[in-house]
Amino acid sequence: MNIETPVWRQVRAAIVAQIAAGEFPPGTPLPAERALAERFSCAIGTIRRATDGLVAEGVLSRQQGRGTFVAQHTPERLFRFFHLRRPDGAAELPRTEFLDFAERRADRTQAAALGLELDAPLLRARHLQHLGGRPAMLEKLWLPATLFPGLDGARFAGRPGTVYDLYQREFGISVTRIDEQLRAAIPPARVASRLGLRVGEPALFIQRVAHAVDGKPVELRLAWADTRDLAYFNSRA
Amino acid sequence: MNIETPVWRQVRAAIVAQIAAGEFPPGTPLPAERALAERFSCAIGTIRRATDGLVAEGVLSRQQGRGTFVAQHTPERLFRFFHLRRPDGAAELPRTEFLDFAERRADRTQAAALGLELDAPLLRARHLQHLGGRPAMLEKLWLPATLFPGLDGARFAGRPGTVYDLYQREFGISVTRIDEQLRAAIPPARVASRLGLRVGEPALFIQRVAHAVDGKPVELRLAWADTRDLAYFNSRA
DNA sequence: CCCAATTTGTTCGTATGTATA
DNA sequence: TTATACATACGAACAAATTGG
Repeated sequence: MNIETPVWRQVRAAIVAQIAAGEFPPGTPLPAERALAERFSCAIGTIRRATDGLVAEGVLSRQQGRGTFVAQHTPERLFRFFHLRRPDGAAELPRTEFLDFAERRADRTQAAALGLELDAPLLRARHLQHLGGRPAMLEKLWLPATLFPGLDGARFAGRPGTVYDLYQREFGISVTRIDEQLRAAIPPARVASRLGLRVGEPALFIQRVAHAVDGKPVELRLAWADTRDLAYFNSRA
Repeated sequence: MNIETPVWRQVRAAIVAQIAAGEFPPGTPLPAERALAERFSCAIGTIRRATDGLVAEGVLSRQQGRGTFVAQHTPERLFRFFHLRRPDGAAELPRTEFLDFAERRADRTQAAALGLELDAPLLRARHLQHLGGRPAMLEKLWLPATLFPGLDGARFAGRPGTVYDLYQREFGISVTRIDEQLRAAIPPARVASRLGLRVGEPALFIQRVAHAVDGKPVELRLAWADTRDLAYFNSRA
């Protein structure tokens, strides 16, 4: 921080911190702009300036006449982070088939990706995403166990919505940013058979780290996607 | 447009139109905020509201004490659209090896992607991108000939900077958005040999449509990337 | 159904600080 | 030093959408 951090940045940081701390669970309204202006002893315009960026990032959602809400992982919001679609670009929700759940310890790579110590306790889950009734993507997830106390296979598999939904509702962790690396490669035989690929057929390998509101990494995900009839969509402005 | 479009949207649209029309070439400053406020008969805050989004998109760049400038395709800006990097994420500028240039006519797919009629005149270029001294990506580009009058192989190959630089400086076309589809596939033998891949080794296939400030498609690009030692980076907030 | 209260959306105008030429 | 331009901040007013009586 500088000697003179702008007020709107201070306010923004304070709001983010409160959301990250779970004081405003997803779906709940923030105090009204006037109330926030009073609490932070600043003008309404400064409050708007502070929240503008969060709205753009999808952390908050403003509705005229209703209020400003902490965003939830609605299906619509999911597509910010789900990039696999049919070539015509039609957005379709994947069906998730749970495979297994286990406790592990972080190896060198996992620890580095998640900002943890070597051998830190991890939770690992595997599942298979289906699109159009066919297997499309095989995913392996690692979570820092300390961030998800009490999470087990039953709760993981029995969740009603998406994975990020679960993180948010049950553990107050809102995924707001993901960093991905993509490669083309030949998947191992076991992966290929899950995806219905012949031996030697390539697939898209995706390595993802998901970050919470405060920027801390909360999930490492490795995935193999069958891109014979699907494509990974990316759009940048 | 609604019956009542907000002033800031009108101002934004007007500025975009003027940039797209080449009235403010890249690198030149926009009129000062006060001047714009007078020209559009509105408050200075409304001007800022109008330009805020354009700054966020990278169309404009504001510098305190200097002015607001129409963005140029600096190397830095290039990385918004160049996603291939070494796994450690180090950003390195590619070296471009020109291959060939030709005049073509749009087939069904190309016409659809570029919003043109069938058989519309196109310009096609091919080049090879090198990273770390090794071939990394083989690209094929198609441009609507009408948008690039007088462009030939010599001018294309002899340009000083990047391709998007050329579009901008010579033809007033600023690429501000790209839509991409990625797939893993086995490249044709000719492509594989260019990239130093053995037969049957997979590569990342990238299909890109680039759009100008006004949203119109201006380039179709098909590329094969060698992702054995490189990865396609994507980050979303 | 209408009304009133609440909340965000838009716009205005002003003042002061800070970076640049 | 001076003038210019953007950055920040304030406060006010009215419009538009929503909600509850």
